[in-house]
Amino acid sequence: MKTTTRKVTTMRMHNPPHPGAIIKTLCLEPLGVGVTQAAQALGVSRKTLSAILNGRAGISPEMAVRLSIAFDTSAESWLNQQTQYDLWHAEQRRKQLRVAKLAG
Amino acid sequence: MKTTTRKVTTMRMHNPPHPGAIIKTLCLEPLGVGVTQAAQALGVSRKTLSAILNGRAGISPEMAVRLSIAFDTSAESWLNQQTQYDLWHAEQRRKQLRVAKLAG
DNA sequence: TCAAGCGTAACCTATAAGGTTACAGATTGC
DNA sequence: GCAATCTGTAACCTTATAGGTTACGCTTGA
Repeated sequence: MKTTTRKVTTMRMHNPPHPGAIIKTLCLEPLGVGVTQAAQALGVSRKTLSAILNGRAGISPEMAVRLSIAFDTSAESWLNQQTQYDLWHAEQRRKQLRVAKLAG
Repeated sequence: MKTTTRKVTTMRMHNPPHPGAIIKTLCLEPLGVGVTQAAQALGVSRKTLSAILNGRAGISPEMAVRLSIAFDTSAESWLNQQTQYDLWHAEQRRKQLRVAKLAG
């Protein structure tokens, strides 16, 4: 079987899950809390939370703070997860960008 | 003289500079590169870069990748700086948010 | 069966990034 | 002095996204 060696340095490798999946499995399910109840606690609409949970919306800075309050977690960690997710998708288009080097 | 003790754990303390200031002082100035030239290299309009440098726009994921190419840096670091900046401002409104605790 | 929970479509607003064009103020070279 | 250049920015456009409300259809449990 043939294998291919690929560059690793600038690659993130594992398509990071959208943060919504983490909210669902690490926050809602362990507490037995549903979408409706969680949305009420967070102070957002059920639609807004549902969109996040299903990867159709990102975690805004304000939402990160809301999550940190409701689940006693770090707002920074939620926002960092979103950043990693966004960055991975942006890196997928790296080769399409026409950018000239100024240093390096 | 009287002093006041304040909570530190969840506080970021030093109003983080917007990433544009860092681009200017750490990338453009050392290279002697102007806004016009840098914008051309990055493949964006002069207006777009000027807005970032002067704190009137944030660094998008795509822009982070552009910066990483032009200045041979890490896209992640640029995006993390933006995240810290955004988070600090979101934290300033933490008390205004009506959120119920679900854990903790 | 019926209520509750969930996903989501349709429609609205507000904000943000990005573009082009154009103008005014500085700087610099001739 | 004068012209060229660089810069900030306003005006105006498009696109995308977060967030809201309302409403619909599906599933599931009492």
